Amino acid sequence: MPGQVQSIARAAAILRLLASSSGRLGIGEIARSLNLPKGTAHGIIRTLQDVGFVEQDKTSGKYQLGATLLHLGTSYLDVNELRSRSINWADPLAARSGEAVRIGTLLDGKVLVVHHVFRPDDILQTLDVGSLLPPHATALGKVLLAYDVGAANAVTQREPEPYTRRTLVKARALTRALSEIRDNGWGAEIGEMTPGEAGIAAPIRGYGGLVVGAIGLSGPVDRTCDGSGNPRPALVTYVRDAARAVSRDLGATRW
Amino acid sequence: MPGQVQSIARAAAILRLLASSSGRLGIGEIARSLNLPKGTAHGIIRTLQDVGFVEQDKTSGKYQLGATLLHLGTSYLDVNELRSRSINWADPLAARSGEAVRIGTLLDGKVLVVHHVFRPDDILQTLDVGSLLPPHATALGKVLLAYDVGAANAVTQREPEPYTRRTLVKARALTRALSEIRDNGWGAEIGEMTPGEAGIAAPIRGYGGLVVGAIGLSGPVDRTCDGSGNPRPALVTYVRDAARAVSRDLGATRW
DNA sequence: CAACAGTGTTCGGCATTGTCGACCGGGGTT
DNA sequence: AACCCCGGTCGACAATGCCGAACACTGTTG
Repeated sequence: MPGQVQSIARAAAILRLLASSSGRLGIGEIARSLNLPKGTAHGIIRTLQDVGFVEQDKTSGKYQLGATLLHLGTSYLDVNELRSRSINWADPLAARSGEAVRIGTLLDGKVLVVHHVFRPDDILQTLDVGSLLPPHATALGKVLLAYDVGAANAVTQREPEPYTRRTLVKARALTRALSEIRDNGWGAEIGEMTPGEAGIAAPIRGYGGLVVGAIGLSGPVDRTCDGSGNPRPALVTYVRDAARAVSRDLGATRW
Repeated sequence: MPGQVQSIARAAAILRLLASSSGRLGIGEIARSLNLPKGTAHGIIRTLQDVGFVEQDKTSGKYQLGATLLHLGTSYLDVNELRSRSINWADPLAARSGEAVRIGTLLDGKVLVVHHVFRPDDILQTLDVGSLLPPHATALGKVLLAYDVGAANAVTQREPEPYTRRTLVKARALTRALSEIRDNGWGAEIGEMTPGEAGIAAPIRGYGGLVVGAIGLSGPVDRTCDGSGNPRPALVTYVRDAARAVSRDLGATRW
């Protein structure tokens, strides 16, 4: 594959940088971070500003992401197969289980949330479509890792961040959990991200049987798990049924 | 202001094109639409693909927007002043009024929705943060146009699309409505976008008193309007109060 | 079955293009 | 008032990416 277009790659790097470091950035900081001459960085940013991908704060002169990106990002949702197919099944799952439902896919080794249905009884929740979740501490993430050896290796390579006392950080514990998920066909997370919260997820397969995403629910431990601390079998069945239904919609015939 | 970086501007045009024509596009179609040689378009798209801004459908070879854009887009929301300041006031407004609340700003002469609170009693609504609404047929849009002469002129220039029988399409009717909004300090829309639905909105002012956005609610006519077909005064007050509160948060002292 | 009309992709020469570093102008701070 | 850092500008040089033709492939058509 021949080389990339330099300026576009640089522009993308700038956008990524602006996204990661939340808040505004000056042109000097940007140029320094990416080892670019100030003039060059300025030229790129000027263009990005003209097309609306970045905006400049009048008073401080610093730059931030632009509104056009928001529109482009949500336009992606309209096209996304995984999301459009799964919407029809996410609502019933949320209704049957009474918990919040999320659908995610792997992006750069993290979990990108492409759909989110609020828990039916509570409307004051923040929508996190578009946000990135840690793969090792969420049910969605562990399921996705279980079927993507490359990403799994990348995560186990260096010890991931512990969120709670129960977060799996050791490579052995994690690989073991992933293997278990492959055997069962579903995965769970209990208090590994937030104490008292648990999640259950199952893989979504696309055409050819390849895992392209995961669907799962999450809620308080005392509602999602039974007395012995295991995920409620009924909820597991709901989740697996939903995953299977979406997979069928996506054309995963061999299943 | 010196010229733009050609390749970046072209890349942005491609992304815009992919966003507007929902669905996948072949490289030939893209090149033709933008009057680019096929080879050039391919080079740009290849790099866009490398950075994750576009994805290629393996079977058909066609291109679509990529997942990275979704993340960038939502990252924008975290930075956006208007949104972060208004969230605290949108929820109470939705609770007090019992209707769905949206906050929008002008982007390319259309209304970009930056925040959306569902109607409290109904959870099965589609979230439309990031989508673009027609400016001439929504309460949010008309308020924004009322305080942006440039955008208003652009809209009245050529007759906009009529959605219902009540949609204002004539330039005279529209400019008159905008002038009325300026006099009142708030605006409404009754069945101009969807029959039986109405909306009420008020401008949000930023630092220096400049209008930077609008906040409004929308719901069925029989709930949002009184017997004589006018917006319920109580709801109008709620909306204006919310708009004022957000404006104060944004630093619009002179108010 | 072969010619065709599409597709996405590659390649190399030419010159357009964007990069680069030094140079402005202005706000803060010291 | 000297300084430092900011964002922005300019122009010369050459590296860069553009361009058009050629390629490999698929599905369709005569």
